[in-house]
Amino acid sequence: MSHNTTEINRQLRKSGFRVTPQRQLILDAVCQLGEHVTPEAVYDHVHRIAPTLSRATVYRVLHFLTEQRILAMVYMADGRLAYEMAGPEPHHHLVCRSCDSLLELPHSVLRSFRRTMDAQYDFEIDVSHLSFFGHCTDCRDSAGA
Amino acid sequence: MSHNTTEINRQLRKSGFRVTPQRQLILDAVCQLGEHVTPEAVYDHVHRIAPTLSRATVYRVLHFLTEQRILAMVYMADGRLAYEMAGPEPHHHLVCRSCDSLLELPHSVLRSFRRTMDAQYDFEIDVSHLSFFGHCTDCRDSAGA
DNA sequence: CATTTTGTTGCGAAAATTCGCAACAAGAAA
DNA sequence: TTTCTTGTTGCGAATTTTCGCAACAAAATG
Repeated sequence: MSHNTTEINRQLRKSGFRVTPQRQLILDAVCQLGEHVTPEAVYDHVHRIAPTLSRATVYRVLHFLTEQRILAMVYMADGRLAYEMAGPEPHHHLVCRSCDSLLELPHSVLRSFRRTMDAQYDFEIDVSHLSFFGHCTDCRDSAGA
Repeated sequence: MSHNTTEINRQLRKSGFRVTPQRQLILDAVCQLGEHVTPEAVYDHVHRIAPTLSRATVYRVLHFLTEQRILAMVYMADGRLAYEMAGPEPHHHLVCRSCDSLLELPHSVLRSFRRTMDAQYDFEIDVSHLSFFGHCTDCRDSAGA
């Protein structure tokens, strides 16, 4: 797996949380399954390995790991939630409502916007992942709706 | 009610959709109930007036009116969806993950960011409503997590 | 006016997500 | 080690949201 397990474990322990087998399994699953992993996909994956692991736990752990900034929530075009690893250098998405295409947005593009929010509102935007919805080059002309 | 019913009705009819009593009731409900209206709140409200109106219809109509840009989807701090009228001048939210507080963000703040996306990526961001998550003044110091 | 077409709803079932609580297990303290 | 405290899980029930399909209703057509 590609995530730094020991580092993450230390981070969790330092905050007083526990590194349970369930949490490790779920984290590994998200890591393996790729970029936009649904709760159901996680459940299917881990349930094969640990049949007693419940759906409730999957939902709880995904939510928990997101709070800890280890995972990031991703809004998909159909409005559903997915998760992915929150890497050290975040990236963002431009999601086209018409063709569902994804454009990657480097984090640098958001720097100035974030600084503005910080300065004007004293609000620190969590930028592990952002999704912007709209219409891409190909669709913006034809999009009558 | 504060929304321009005739204008909206005309817009719907022009697109080949129908203005049904259910749709009017649900729209009125969102309008009356304020800024962050949950599907359940809408259902409670309209169900008193029209007891046969089903939950499925509430969900379908909310989704439909959002597609028509008459309503806007709002992501709340707990991750749940709410709806509100999509006024001509959109506004946005800074949502604090710690205390769940909401800061209103005038649309003007996003103008330059939007222009950049347009120029650099030829992508037209849909700005009927955006939510940014992070930590507010009061919480950003104490937030150890 | 009768007919056809198509958008919309209601219903009940299915699926997805959350909740409450007792049982469990890992650290801390004694 | 034993006890105590507290974070975490599993289970099943409750809640929320979606789905499929037949029935309905409103425009359009003949």
